[in-house]
This record gives sequence, structure tokens and C-alpha cells, in this order.
Amino acid sequence: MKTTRKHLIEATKELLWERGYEAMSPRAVLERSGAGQGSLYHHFSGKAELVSTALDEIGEDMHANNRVYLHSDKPALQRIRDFLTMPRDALRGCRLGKMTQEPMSAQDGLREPMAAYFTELKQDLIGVLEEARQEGTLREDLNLPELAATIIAIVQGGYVLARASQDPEQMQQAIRGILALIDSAERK
Amino acid sequence: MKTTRKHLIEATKELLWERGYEAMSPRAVLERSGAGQGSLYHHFSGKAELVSTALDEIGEDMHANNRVYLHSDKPALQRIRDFLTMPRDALRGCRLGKMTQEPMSAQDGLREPMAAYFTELKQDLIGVLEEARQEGTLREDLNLPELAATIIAIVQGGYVLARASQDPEQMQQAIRGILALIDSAERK
DNA sequence: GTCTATAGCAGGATAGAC
DNA sequence: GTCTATCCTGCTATAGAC
Repeated sequence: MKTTRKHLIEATKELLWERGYEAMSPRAVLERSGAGQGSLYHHFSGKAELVSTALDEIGEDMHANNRVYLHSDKPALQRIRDFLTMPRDALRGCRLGKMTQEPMSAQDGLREPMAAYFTELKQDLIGVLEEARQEGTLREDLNLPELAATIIAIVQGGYVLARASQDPEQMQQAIRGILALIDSAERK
Repeated sequence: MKTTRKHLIEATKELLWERGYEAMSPRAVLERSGAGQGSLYHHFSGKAELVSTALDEIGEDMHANNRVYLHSDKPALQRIRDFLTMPRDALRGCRLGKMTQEPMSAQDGLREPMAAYFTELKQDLIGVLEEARQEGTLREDLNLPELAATIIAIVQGGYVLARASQDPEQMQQAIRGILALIDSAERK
């Protein structure tokens, strides 16, 4: 079946979100996908390549979702707010961000998908912030790459706070805090 | 030796920082500390209790370090800036924050030290922000618990950005971004 | 391409001598 | 209290039939 490979990747994506890389075993992937040992090692050289493929897809999924908010027909600064306030499962954590803290994130083939995701997101944010500046709604003195990095960091840090306390509200607080600061950087 | 227990805890603290919980084996702790199998299971019921003890100490270490910056004799808002810009090993990640993204962070006895650290840090930050408000250097309309959460999230998210890109500068950018926004919330 | 069976090894914990 | 020896389990990968 051509779908066996797809099933393996799907199961891997789920398990990476639930457990991360270290705690995710190929055996668990086989059980969840319904495939046998041989299939995994027929389609992939091992755990690392399987995960690398899954990470690529996760990055694409997330990027596509972000663009729904960042490229709508609303004013640029509103799109930034929409991105910050989009629904997020705070207690599950960021599918990619959480793995940056594991030792595997230094390995070749595994770091790249994470780096690519955050680089693209940052560029998207910078683009929207430039639009806001052109629309005249954003103060001129702000450094846009820095502001973009700040916005991403708030989301990632919000996940950390939420999980530490097991309380999604902690992430919401952090986001409301940055929204208030962005309000004061808005030219009205 | 009474110090065998201490050596076990020290080795655990180091290994948690390097590898996190899932990837840290009791065997590695024994090798690094020079102790034998029996010592570990004499002093602790198992991996979880050993790690719980180590996490408590890590939280205390970090809290003591934070207070150096948050309780200096400088103006309150400057202490916030000092906290944000204190030296950090961006590529190693936060000793506690990184583990909030592991599955173990839901386990009893392991989550508490992380939750306690972030709760105390947030309270400290709120206290300093209240001082700033009393000094008349901070805009009155800002919600202080939200701003405190934002500050913590920036640091935690900065670690994520730095590790994803393997570039400490990404964390610095995020921090400079929030410093600029805080500047605009300062009453001069 | 997919399966079952299994190898080889490391993780986590226990037993029991000293 | 500390040690060495050892158990059981699960992880990662390979072998080889279908």
C-alpha cells in the first residue's frame, strides 16, 4: 500500500507532539499506524529519517495555518493581533518549539525543519510589520526584526508558562501583555 | 560518605541541563558521580525522586541568581532591564523551562518545582513593577501580572529561538524588542 | 512492500555481600 | 552506606519469509 508510508508519518507526527523525540519509540509508531517492523525500515533508514520527514510536514502544516492569520484582508497590525490571539492548545505545547529543547535538535536533518519554520515565520511577520509601517499605523522607530522575534518568543514562552503551571491562562496573560505594549506602539 | 548523596544530585543537575529528563539515565548519573548502583537506590526511591530533588535545587539556584538583578539598589525599571539582559547561555536553554515541554512535566513531584520557580519569579517581577509604578516611571494603565508574564515568556521564548537557529543572537533580538516596547511604556 | 521473528543493547530497578 | 552482579523490560535495528 502506498498509504503505509503516510500512516507511518501521521503516527509519528502525533507521537512527536505527545511525547517529543526522546520519548517517542519506533515501536509506538508501528503500533499506532498498524504497520509492521519491516515497513518502517523499508521506507526510512531509521528513527531519525522518519522524524525528519515528519518534522518537515509539521513545519508546512504550521506555516500554512499561520498564513491564514497573517495574510487575511485585515489591516496589518490587526493581522499581528490575530496571529497572537489565534486558538492554541497551550497545554500541549508548540509542535516544533518544544523539540528545540531536546538534545536531538543539534542533529543534522532534525534541526533544519525547526530552523526553517522559525525563519519563515519571522520573515512573514517582518513583512506584515512593514505593511503596518507603510499604512502609517506603527511607530517608525521600532526595529522590525527585533519586534518579529519578540512576537514569536512571546508565543513560545507562553507555552512554557502554561505547561509549567498546567494553566492555559498563563499563556493568555503573556499574550495580553504584549498586545498592550503593541497598542502603545500604534499610531492612531 | 555523606557527600555521595550530594555528588549524585550534582551529576543529576548537570545531566538534566545537558539532556533533559527523558534522555538522562540513572546509569549516566552513576558514571558521572562515581557512585555505585546501590548508592542511588539507597538515597532515592528511583529516578523520579532523584530528579525531583535536583529540580528543587535548580529552582533555588536560579531564584537566588534572579534576585541579584531584581533586588539591587537601582531604580525599579532598570532592574527589569537588568533582569532581561543578564548573561544567559542561550544555546543551552533554560534549566527548568526546557523540561516543561517534556511529558514528565505532568508527573507529580516533578512539575511542582518548575511551577514554583515560575510562580515566584512572576511575583518578584510584579513586586518590582509595582515599585516602578510607585516611583512614577511606569505608565499607570498597564496590567502588572500580564506584563510580568510577558517578560518571563520573552526569556523562555528567546531560548527557543536561539536553539532552533543555533544562534544566540536570536534571543538577543527578542529581548531588545521587548526592551524597546518597555521604553515606550516608561514615563520620563 | 509488508510481514513476523529476533538480535543486541541500554534503561531502570533489585539482591545481597561487605 | 556503598559496592558488584544481575534481572526484566523496552528500544532500535536487522533477517528473511511471503
